[in-house]
Amino acid sequence: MVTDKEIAELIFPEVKESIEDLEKRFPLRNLPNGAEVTRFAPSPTGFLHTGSLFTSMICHKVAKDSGGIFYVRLEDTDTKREIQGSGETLLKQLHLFGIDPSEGYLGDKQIGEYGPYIQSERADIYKVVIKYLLENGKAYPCFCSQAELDDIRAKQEKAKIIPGYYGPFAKYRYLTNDERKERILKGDPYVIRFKSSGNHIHKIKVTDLVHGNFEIAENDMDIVIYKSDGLPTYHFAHVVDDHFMRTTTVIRGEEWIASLPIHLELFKTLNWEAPKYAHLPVIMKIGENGNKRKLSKRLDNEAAVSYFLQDGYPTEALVMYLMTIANSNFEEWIFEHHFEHMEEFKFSFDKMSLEGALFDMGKVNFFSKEILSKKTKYEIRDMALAFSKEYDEKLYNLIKRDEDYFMEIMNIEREKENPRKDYEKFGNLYEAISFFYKDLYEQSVKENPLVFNEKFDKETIKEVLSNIRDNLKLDQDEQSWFNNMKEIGSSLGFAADRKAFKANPEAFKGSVSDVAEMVRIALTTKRNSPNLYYVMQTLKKEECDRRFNSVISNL
RNA sequence: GGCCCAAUGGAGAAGCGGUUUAACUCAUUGCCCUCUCAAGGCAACAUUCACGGGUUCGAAUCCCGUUUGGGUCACCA
Repeated sequence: MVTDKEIAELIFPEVKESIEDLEKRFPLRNLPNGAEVTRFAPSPTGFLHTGSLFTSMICHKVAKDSGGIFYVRLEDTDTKREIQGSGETLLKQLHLFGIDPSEGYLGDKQIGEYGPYIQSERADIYKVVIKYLLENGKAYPCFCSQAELDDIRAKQEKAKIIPGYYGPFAKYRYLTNDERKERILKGDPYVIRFKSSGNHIHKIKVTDLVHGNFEIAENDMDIVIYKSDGLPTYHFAHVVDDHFMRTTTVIRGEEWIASLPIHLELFKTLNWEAPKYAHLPVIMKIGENGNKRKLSKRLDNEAAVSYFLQDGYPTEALVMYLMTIANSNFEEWIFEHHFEHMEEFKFSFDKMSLEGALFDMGKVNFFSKEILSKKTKYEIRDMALAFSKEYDEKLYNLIKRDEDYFMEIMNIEREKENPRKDYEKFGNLYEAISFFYKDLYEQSVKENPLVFNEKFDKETIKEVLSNIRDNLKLDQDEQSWFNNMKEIGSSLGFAADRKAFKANPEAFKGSVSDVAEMVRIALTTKRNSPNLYYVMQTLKKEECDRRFNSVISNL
């Protein structure tokens, strides 16, 4: 009679190592008490998802706050869905958001004593553990074909019983070792399944850092742990990797709660202590049918982190927003700290909401404006350059014409108590500031003739603009300059302040606001612009005169 | 459908049996300030915490049921 050991030897003759050897190869980490080892384990199947950024941010934070270790492990066992190069991209994007692992897969290299950190390179490790399970009758080769599987499922669905490969339905679990040997030697394709000893009637108590304690049915599925392509499945790889990489807290999305019993049974069978678990709520969005659904990369721009990068959002803004979802007390904290040093905030799992939040772009915009308004002109220049170099050639060339001039523009009402907050991203900056540039102003006027208030005829506009031009003094302070404009307005029949005009509209042509609007349109082509005084200071007298003249002669 | 999780305004939420006529933030609306806008200031916006029942002198808070929403049931992670 063929023994379990012989089957194990038949399948993995090349495996000589034992679990004890692995335990020695990956010794317990020497870390201070309370230090957490966390990991972010993405699959290289595309660009970074906003939900993944959320998860990795929390993993990073938990490790950092506790003086522990945050590492990245590449879960590339699904070779069909793998996208070449996406692992590197993922790491680059994490870096842009301030998430830098100190260990593991770093994109271009791997660092650390617990590797390899790429699952496809860990085959020898998985095999040792699977061989052990095989030897001890805790796993078996399964020769079930897809057609057989479909058949089992169909029967189960018809009979309205729990679908899956378990108990009496796990037909290949009852094969004798002699039969197994025969089929293996014959070359029949097979996978290796875990032999569950659980029963779903039994409940197990689980503890989750976010959800607290709850009960869940024991696992009784004979899940696949080793695929026919020679790679492990997620469930098995998670247990093996997090054990040997000595992870203390597994932080992952809520969708994993349902498979927790599988993982726990695996840990128990292997006599390993399970890590702590934190299952994070998923970020949602209202779908077309009016119901909540998971943010989808296919349907929602904001699901891909690259969207925020391409649009020129400061990465801090997204991280700050994500922190408000992560911890309900963060918002109050960051207001108290004037939107600065968010890394000093102490994260805690019990301040996390259990329900998936709806992604709120408006709030991202809010944080973005706050953050940008607090930057110095130098920081703004550097950020704008970094963004435009990659995503906005027109803007990049514009800034590069004269960086000092660009900073002067961006510095209008910036470094003061209540700075202007009109920029939320760099993606539309070109449009917003182009009028400051002579040639772009001219081009704009040529393509879109200036639109003045219809209330005033051309002669009035000409009169106002020429008077302003003739009396334009930019060497005086703001108040004097404004008073000067009021006086000119008054002399031409415009009320010096809005109240006087409102009280007696018949007595005036308009108010000083109308005068300012004519000037603003003439100089900036827009109805709205930053403070006119500073705009004129930036443009300089000569250019203002030139624009006034050109507008007057073209009216 | 089974199992698990959840349920406070348009959104994020505080709240942990009685100082709750429900904090705070975003959004929205109005007013003020103002050369426009962005800001800033001041207001308004849940008579009530999905619904029903119970426990209690007292419930958003505890219990039960219902409903609704989400997750999950692969040789994907």
